[in-house]
Amino acid sequence: MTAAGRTGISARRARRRRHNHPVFKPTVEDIAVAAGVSTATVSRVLNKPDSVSQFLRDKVRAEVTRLGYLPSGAARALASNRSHTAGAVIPTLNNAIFATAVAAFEAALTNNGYTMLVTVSSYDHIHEIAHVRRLIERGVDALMLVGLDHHDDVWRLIESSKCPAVAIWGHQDNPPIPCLGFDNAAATCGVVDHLVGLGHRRVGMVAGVTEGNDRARARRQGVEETLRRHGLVCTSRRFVEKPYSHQDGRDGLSELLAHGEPPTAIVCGNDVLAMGVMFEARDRGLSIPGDLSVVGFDNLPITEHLSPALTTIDVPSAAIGTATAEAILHHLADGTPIASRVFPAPFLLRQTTAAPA
Amino acid sequence: MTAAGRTGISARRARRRRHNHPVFKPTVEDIAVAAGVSTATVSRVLNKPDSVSQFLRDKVRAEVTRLGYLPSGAARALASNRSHTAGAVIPTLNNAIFATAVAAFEAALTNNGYTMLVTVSSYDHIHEIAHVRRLIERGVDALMLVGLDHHDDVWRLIESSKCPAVAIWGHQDNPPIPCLGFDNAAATCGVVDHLVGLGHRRVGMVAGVTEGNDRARARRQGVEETLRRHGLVCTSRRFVEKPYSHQDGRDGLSELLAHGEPPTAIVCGNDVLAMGVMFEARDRGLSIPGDLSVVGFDNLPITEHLSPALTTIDVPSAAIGTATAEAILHHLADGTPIASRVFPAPFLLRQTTAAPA
DNA sequence: TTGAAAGCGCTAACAA
DNA sequence: TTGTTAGCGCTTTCAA
Repeated sequence: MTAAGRTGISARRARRRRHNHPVFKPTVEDIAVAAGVSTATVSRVLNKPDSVSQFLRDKVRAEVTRLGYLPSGAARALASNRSHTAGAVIPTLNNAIFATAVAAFEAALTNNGYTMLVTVSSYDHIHEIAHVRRLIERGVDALMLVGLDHHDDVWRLIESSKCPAVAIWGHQDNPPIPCLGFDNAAATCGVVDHLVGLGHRRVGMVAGVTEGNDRARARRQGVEETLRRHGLVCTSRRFVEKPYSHQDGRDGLSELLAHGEPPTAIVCGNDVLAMGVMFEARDRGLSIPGDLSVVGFDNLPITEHLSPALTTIDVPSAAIGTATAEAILHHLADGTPIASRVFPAPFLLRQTTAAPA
Repeated sequence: MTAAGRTGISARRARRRRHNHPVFKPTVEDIAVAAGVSTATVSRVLNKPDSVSQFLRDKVRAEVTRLGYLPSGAARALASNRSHTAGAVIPTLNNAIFATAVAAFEAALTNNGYTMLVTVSSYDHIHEIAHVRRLIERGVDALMLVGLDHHDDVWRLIESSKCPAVAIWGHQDNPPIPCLGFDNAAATCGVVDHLVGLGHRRVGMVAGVTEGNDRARARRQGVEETLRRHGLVCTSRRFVEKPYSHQDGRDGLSELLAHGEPPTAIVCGNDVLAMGVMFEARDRGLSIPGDLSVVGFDNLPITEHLSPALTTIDVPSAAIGTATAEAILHHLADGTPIASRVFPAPFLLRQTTAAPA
């Protein structure tokens, strides 16, 4: 170590000591001085300990704990161009199924030294642009989005920043970014096949809002196409779209029932809407599945406890969250490309469907 | 601008262009050169636009959009010692009530230019230490924790980093850090008063796990103390503690019913356990509230739709999340101290309680 | 109002 | 294996 170097360091520390007296936060330099090594060695002990001799490693580590050293993520990120954070942009946290996916995503990240930044888009494509921009500015090493319906600016931002991004929940051939999800359309397709097989000819749907939501759209299309394939009526009055609340489900049923020739079976865009339908049916004295068959989507934990237990589609939310994190982590570790993946979303036959009366 | 300065800048840009060819990410320097101003001016336009002349401001802004400039959060944070991020450490995201609070917290942060980092502690105090450390390393400007039960190391970390922290959900006199929550004990206290007023003498509880969880503990203590105050039996066999699932609620009821002189009313640590109790009662042919009174805690959206509708405590989760973010934001903006606050958690009398048979 | 320049704390070539 | 040193991209005095 040169005399100049030493002087520089002392000067710095002295200054810091004087200025920031209230909080003394040791830096690599402080550790280096205390352990009698260079800052490079301290950095090595922190990042690739195997490249440092046992002796110095222990010495440095001792000083790290003695001084309560905490590396500065900002400095680290700036110097290494890696923040060890990943971002998630989700439509809402008030949907248990997304919360579960996010939780699984976070768990896998945390286990690997990464931290998750999350922002909620509220299904608003315009706001989402700002969210994505902000996450990229924050330097996230990767991004998780929901679905493939996004504003052009979002794609541009991802493209120009070269930030690895993956879309979850959906499925599509040749997606612009890797996709880890399931086939929403195929799922509701199977539901309708089941219903028709039971003898239903008048099938309705309380769908989620499909505008700007490719998952909801796919679920609705699955129902429509299958109905047509079976040669059944598929008019718009058999379809209502509703946001995400139990009351919306109730309203949905009320509207469907308002027309002549009401449906004998109702496919729902998600379990919350399905439960709303069940509640409304109950209050109207309609028995399920006797008077009305109902099918949900998501397999929320509560649905199996309902009476009758809700027939639904099991969405592998935790598996998707975990797999997404792992794919990202691999990619970041050694460049492994992130591969799209289609998860099974099995039909769970329970007690809310039966042959029409 | 000196010739030396210009040369330095050109040299840098040229180097960057050559090296990172695949991704060209403009920096303040690029903007400065393009707009014919200094980097200081670019920085000013970005951070305190009013201190720059209209002319230069427009010029810089034009270049910013033209070149698609995104500031580097890491560099910003390193230079300014402010990351414009806040951290949240929560026990779980799979509890709708926490998810709601986190969502509200995030919304308020995002509206003010901040980004949220979240980690899930899984109710593990040891893991929580690492999570808090990591968030502080990431440079969060503030921290939100749940409750006041934390490992000493967590307090030490907060203390030595001087990172502003606030605890939510609980309530305590002279807390070590500001507390935005409600009186958990007072709430269950009111519940027991109600039940006793109805004539119940044998009151049981399916509590959440109280170990390391001050909220669950307060709720249990509220029940125990009130029972004693009324001179009623309060033995341990009237209390079971369970994790957070419907099945746990079912198991809780089964255990309570297994003893002679089973309770005629059951107070639950949360709505999920309460619903589990209701499901189990239904399957056993017990009518609610005829044979058994049940009270929950949280006021999950679904509870009002159940039949009978669940009597519960309304937890102001969104209000807490929002208020916490706002308090933090104020503090960060102008040093306003963060004040503890007790929110009302009103008793919601619905249909699951009645006089004992 | 604007610019020059010194860092913020760390990593990563490059040298030794 | 270890040290030297030049930045990473920005903010922020200090001068002008």
